Parts: sequence; structure tokens; C-alpha cells
Amino acid sequence: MLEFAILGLLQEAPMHGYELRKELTAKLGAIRAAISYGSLYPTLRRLQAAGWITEAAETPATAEEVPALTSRRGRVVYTITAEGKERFAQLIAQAGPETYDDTGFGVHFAFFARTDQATRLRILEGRRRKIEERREGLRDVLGRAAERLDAYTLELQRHGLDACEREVRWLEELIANERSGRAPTAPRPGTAGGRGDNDSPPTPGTSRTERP
Amino acid sequence: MLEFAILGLLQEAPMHGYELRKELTAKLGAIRAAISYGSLYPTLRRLQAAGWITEAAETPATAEEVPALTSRRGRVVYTITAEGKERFAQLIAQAGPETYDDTGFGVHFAFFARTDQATRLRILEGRRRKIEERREGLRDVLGRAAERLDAYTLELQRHGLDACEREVRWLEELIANERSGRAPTAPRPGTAGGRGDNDSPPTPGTSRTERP
DNA sequence: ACCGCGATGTATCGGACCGATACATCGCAC
DNA sequence: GTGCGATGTATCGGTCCGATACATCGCGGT
Repeated sequence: MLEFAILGLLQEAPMHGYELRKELTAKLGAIRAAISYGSLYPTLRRLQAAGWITEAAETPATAEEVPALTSRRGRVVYTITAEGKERFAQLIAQAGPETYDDTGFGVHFAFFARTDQATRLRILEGRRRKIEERREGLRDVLGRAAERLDAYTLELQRHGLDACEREVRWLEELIANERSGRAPTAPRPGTAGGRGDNDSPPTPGTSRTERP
Repeated sequence: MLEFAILGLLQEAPMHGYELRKELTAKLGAIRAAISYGSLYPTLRRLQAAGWITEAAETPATAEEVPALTSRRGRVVYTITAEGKERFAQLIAQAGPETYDDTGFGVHFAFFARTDQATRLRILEGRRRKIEERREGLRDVLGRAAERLDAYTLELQRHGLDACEREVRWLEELIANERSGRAPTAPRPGTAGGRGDNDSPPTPGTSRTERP
């Protein structure tokens, strides 16, 4: 998962670790907390060993002579390689079942702008199926095993069921939009500020601002 | 987390691993998938080493003579010890920041029936604070950094923001109920079947059916 | 002039948890 | 009689997290 996200982000620009974490947090803030350095740095090491990225110490040429004493451990900038881009594409293509769990789906969705429409559709439908299964499981528990569980546990299931139904509806909407070739965000009279435009529709060609 | 859940479940009845997993899945189905045996068995081993639980092979007395050849590896039944119950109470009491992340909160909530009201309130408020922070973070991104992100990422944030707002409202409701000493489930004209009662309100004494 | 303190920045270590895998028994349907 | 799904115990490699350590920079307070 982290591998995928890093590869995806580094395609936008080379970055050093700290920056990478910040961008990652901004992009994935909706689905998970902040990424830990205890995962980030080892993963970066791993990616480099595999040849997907290269790391370069940031030293601006001049004054290479006296690096001893207070060596000013410079920032390490990571850049994706051609093989790395290939790897990313490959990871997108083979969207298996692990792509449909909460984190996996979220991360893949965050990089939908780099995913072709067919794969997007496949992932959205896989996710929907998975959530529908979870929903059925919760309904079962709430229906059949309700008397075995205490009121708090039941309330938790109810809340979870609600979230499932909501997400299914959300996914339906996205799938419908996807099929009709539109950008994901239909202009809803929504929660936040009034501006309703979205820049750079991922599939150019059929992008019309929905206005009858 | 797993330690907490196991200790909580085993207080209801002794169980063997497979059963434990099933109960765990039923109880926590709303917040996480199924628990893995790769976590379950090592954790059980750890709990036993610490003395919180005891394991006993299931062999019904008679025919102890010929266990060799097709030894019929019996089920191993785990029972919580007095120290285990103490440990569970201690884990409830020290509800730290890790209690407020998604999984941690969910697991603790699932065992609210074994938690005193003051702690319940503390956990609910801690969780609310945490979700409010996440919500503010998402609003920031959607407000300030919107033009830096593609339409899909924005849609993801929007969905996450929605979930946050919804959860905060849910928590508010629970907190209000908790403060007034009621059971968690107010009789809502809800989704599933019509029965609106809940058995065994966790704090007896002030339990009144809400009817002005 | 000095100090603290928060942001920036890189890094490791132990531990929790997962997914895949292996192996064995039981009951039932075909 | 045989395959097959549910029941049941268990390990292994690997991913990721939380705590911790350490170092620099700039800014505001005193």
C-alpha cells in the first residue's frame, strides 16, 4: 500500500521524506491518519533496493571540501525511475481483492487520476460488492443475533450498517458518473463553499459541465 | 487491541480459538474485517504466558491410555483468570490517545457494557475531539489546497468529511444519552424491524423509557 | 544576548497484526 | 465411497506503527 502511494506521489515531483509524508497525509487524510516514519523510511529503502526510485543527497555542488565536523546531514531527495513508473502501472493493473478493503481502496481511489477508466470501474464495483457483503453481514447480526448482544454493541453495528449503506450509495453515484464519462464531482448544493467547478477532468473529451 | 478484545470476550464464557474468532467477528464486524489467526494464536500464547488466561486441552477424562497414532488434536479451551479480569479493568481505566483512533475506539465501544459511565463519557468525548480535528483538517484541505488536488482526491476528501460530520453527530447523541443516564439506543423510527426495546440497560437505576 | 520551542528533517527498534499456507477431522450430500 | 465445506490449530514472512533518538533552523520572548 505504502509502496503504491509513494510511487504515485513521486510521479508528480521528486521529494524528500518529510515532504512525502506531508503530501501523503494531505492526499490520504480522509482514509487514514498520518503515515509513520517507521514505515516510510524502510519502504523508501526497499523501493530503492528494487530500483523503483533513486535517492540523491542534497548538496549544491560547491564546498565539497570540508564535510567533516557538523556534517549537516542534508535532505535526501527521492526520484522515481522509469522502472518505478512501470511498477506503478503494473500495481494498478492487477487490482486484486486486497484493493477492496478500506485502506487499499482509499489509496487506489486517491490515484484514480492516474488510472484508466476501465480499471476505475472495476475497482469501484469490487469495492461496492465488498461493502454490500459487509452490509449483509451486519444486517444478519442485527436481525438474528440481536438478543445475544448488548445495547452498545448493537448501536455500533447500527452505525456501521448506516455507514455501509451510505458508502454503497456513494459508490453507485461514482459508478454511474464513471459510465457516463463524466468527472467524479457532480455539482451538488453541498456542504462547503459555493464554488462548484472542478479542474482537469481525468478523461478528456466528454467533459461537459452538467447544466441542462 | 486484540488483547483487550480477547480478555473482554472470555469474560462471557470460556472458548476455543475458532469460536473466539467467530464471536470477535460478530462483535466487531462493524469496525474491522475478520481477525487473522496469524494474530489470534500468538496473542493467545502471549496472554497465557502473562497469566491472564489459561489453556486446557479438551479431553473428556476416559481413554487416556492410547493417544499415539492419529492423536486427535483436541480443541484448546481458553479461560480467563482473576488476573486477566484485573488486567482488563486496568486496560479500560487507562484509556489513552490510542483509544481514540478508529479501531481502538471501536473495540472499546464494543465493550462499553463492561465499562463504567465516567470512562464511557471520557472515551466518547476523546473520540469526538479526535474526529473534530480530522474534520478540520479535511476542511482545510478542501478549502485551501483544493486547486492542488485532482477531482478524485477531492471527492475522497469530501466523502471523508461527510463521514466525520456524521460521526460527530452520532457521538453527540451518545454523549447526551450517556449524561442523562439512558441506555444508548433511543427509540428511533429506524431501519430494521419495529421492536424498539433494548434489554439490560448498563447503568440500572435511572433507566426510564423516554416518554414525556 | 540568550534561551526555549515548534517546525523541519533523517533514522532505528520492538512489537502488533495480516495473508498465505499447511495440516487434520467431521458430517453430509452426491 | 468420495469429495467438499465447515471446523479446528498452528507457523512464517512481511508490512506497518509508536516510541524514541538526534540534529538544524528561525522566531519570539526576556
